[in-house]
Amino acid sequence: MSSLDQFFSEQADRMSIPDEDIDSYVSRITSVMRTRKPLYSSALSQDGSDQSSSAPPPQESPRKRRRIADSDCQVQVSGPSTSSNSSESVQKADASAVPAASVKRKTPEHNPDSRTNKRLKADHTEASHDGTVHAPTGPVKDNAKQSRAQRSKKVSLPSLPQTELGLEIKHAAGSGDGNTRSTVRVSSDVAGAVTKSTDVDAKMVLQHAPDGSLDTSRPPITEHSRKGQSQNIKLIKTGNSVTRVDTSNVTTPFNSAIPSSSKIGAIGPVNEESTKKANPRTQATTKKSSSKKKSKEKLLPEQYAEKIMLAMAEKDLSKRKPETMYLKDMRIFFWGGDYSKASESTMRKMDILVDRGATLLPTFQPDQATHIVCDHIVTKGSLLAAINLKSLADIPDHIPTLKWDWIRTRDGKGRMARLHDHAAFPDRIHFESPDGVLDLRLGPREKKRKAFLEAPSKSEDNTEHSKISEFTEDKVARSRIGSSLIRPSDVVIGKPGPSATKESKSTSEEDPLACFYEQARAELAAEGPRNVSEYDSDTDGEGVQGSSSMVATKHGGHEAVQKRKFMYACDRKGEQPSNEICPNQDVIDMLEKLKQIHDTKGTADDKWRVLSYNKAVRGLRTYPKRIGSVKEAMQINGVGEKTAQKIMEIINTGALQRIRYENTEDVAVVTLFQGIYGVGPSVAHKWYANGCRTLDDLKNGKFGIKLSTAQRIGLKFYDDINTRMPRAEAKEIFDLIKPIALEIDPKLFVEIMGSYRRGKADCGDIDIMITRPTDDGKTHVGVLKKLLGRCHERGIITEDLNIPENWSDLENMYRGLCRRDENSRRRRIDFLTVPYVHRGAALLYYTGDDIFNRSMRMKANRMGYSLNQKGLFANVIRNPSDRREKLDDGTIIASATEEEIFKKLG
DNA sequence: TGGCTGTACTG
DNA sequence: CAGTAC
DNA sequence: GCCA
Repeated sequence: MSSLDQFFSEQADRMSIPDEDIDSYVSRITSVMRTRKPLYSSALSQDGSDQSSSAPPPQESPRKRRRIADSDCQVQVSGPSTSSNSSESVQKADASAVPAASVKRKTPEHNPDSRTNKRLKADHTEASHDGTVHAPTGPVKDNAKQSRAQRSKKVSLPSLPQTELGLEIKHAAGSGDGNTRSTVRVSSDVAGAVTKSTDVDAKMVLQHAPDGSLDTSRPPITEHSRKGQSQNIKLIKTGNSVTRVDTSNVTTPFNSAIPSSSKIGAIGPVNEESTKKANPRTQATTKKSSSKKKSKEKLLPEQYAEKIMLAMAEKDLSKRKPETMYLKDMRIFFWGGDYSKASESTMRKMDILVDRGATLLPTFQPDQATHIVCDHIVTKGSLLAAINLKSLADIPDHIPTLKWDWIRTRDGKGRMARLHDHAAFPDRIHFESPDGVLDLRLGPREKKRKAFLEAPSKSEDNTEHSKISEFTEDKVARSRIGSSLIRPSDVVIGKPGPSATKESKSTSEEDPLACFYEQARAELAAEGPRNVSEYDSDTDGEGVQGSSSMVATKHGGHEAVQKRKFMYACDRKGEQPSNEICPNQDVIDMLEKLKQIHDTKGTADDKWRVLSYNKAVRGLRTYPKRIGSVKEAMQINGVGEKTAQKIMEIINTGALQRIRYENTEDVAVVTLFQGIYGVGPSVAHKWYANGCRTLDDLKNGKFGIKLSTAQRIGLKFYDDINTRMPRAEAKEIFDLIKPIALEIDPKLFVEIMGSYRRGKADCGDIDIMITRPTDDGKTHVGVLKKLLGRCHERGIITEDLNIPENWSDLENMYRGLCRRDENSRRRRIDFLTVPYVHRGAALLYYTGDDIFNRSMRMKANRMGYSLNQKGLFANVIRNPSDRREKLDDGTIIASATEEEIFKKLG
């Protein structure tokens, strides 16, 4: 128990932390802890970064003017000719620039092309200071053939990571109904204290072994059914402590492609023995972790929660200022997404909750909890597993599910932000009514479904559309992020007032365009080439609009105005096709997770697997009933034998062994890193192999990590970028920008695309297309640059991620960050300029979604056409040996309007 | 067994 | 050119 | 991993 004592004294220190900014607290602590133990923690919020700069990343020298922001992310869009006024944007040179010695510049002639003048290159630290920086990562990727060949002789896996957990949970097999119960025991004195201090149900008992770890035995693999009602303590996942598992299918871990000498500090699936000697750092790590085995570090999240609640109970709270205890009346279940052991991040966050006076519930108990707070990397499925419920709708209505950042929202007066702005999941959002009572606007699925089916129809097949919309959930969740793992949406549906119940039906009913897309998409998804004559009837409404007649005047021309209004009719109609209704939701969640695991591997093979899983999931979503057999599963479009078997495993056992096995630290960390804009599998793995585990590692340039400019920004605004915005905010920002554009040239054609145009209730980014009729001989050339300059001046656009190659092209592409106002989050924004004649194809393409695009293009191909964002081409001659090589671009047959293209494609 | 959308920017 | 993003 |  001496470790406990130690813990208490440390805890006392923590508790005396002044009521400072929570994130800097987390950041500070984490970075301190970091030196002791290379555990990963989840993202730190952007504002916490600045203090912990023990080793600041290499900074470019101040005299170098950069287009892309320095660490302060203030940007100059300036070109010599325009927007010189934008140079007033502050560009703080970071005084803490790295010692010059460690910075070597790339020789300019290395990149002699025209871009040299425009793009100021980031300095490259060819850092050789510890030799790790540029360690080649080995054959990260083979060509397809080779890897295919390798695939057949499956590389044997590194030995499974032994659980380092000092404790596991003792499961008592439940009765034959499939219920499994687990009990955690604690020595009685502790249990008593816990109960006393936390009101935790006394049924919970933990049993500590003498060294502080817990007595364990393996649970039966059969796993929990989720039916279990909650009188007892919930099951506890034992994470990656895995027993033998069928590994025949397991993809070779990515880092097996990395020379072992560079597997610095790899803790996960790497065989420790083999690397122990390789490198002093590894040795240190190994030693540390083994010496820690005994100490308090290896705790389940809930055990940590208990500990700190215990510690808290012993503290004299009377001297605490009450206003620092602003969570006082809350009984919070916090879920950090870590099953096996509490990560640094989780522990720190739990500390904060307790420190602020919350009662932290070690396990979720519906009758106890007042709030559920999720770390932002948490998926719906993960939370549901943690609280042992089947669906979000099973959570009692009075308990809001919130994102961690809600905790930080206390203002000067101690008021917290509104719950609905920080909902952890888009399908479960609480609004507070004036009397302070929680109001779950997005009610249980039953309600939704009803509203759905009873919705009055505008056209005879409207019901059909509704159904479609319900299923065609935008597949936005970038696969690499793994739909929700890092991307809990922050959604506000509609207006809190009148539209409480109807969000799911609006698009189909009232936005023909969205309807059109849904229909087209669903159809393409379902059948590929098939008679699509409905398109015509459906398109009629706006199909009349021809390119020639569309003369843009000051306000876009008469017809254009009509069309605008027409399309904007979808404004404010929050629409989120609910995918909750699917009877196979649990299967989908699992497959998504598996997909995400493959996505972190980053090999070509896995890339295609990801594609397949996407297709399978899409098929599953539209499948109306619970799947009963492998055969049945295989009927579903996109589901083959392998997936079908997995589906049945999920249905029968509630889990996938594959996931248990592969869900290791590297997956979690790589997933975390891949959430950074500009970081894909390759870079993420490189960093992991170099020893990075947390975002702070990256921020501080540990392990010789260098960030590209875009990555630096992506890291700084990690949370913002990975949070979707309410539809209304997208509109507000667009309404801010459009007038600025028209100010520059009133004849511009400015359109918002992307998920907004598709009628989504929440948007991941804002896509704006700019073009201009050429009938008076002028074009939109130069507009984008001017526009960006003005947006920068007004603080709408705050950072540039990448800028067009050539401002004088008719076709330009810009990516950056913007915000509605000073108090808003950063949002991703894209601008695209296209030749006027291509606007239809461009609109089509950028309105997406990607599934839709793929199908469209595939269809075009089959019909002998070629479709891209410029238009639909006929007579494309392709190289017979390599179909991708076009020998002849063919003739453009459609491009100006979407309808034109649709008609040609049938 | 080969293909799986097609393009642009970064470094 | 590889990697990333859309 | 699925499909033609």
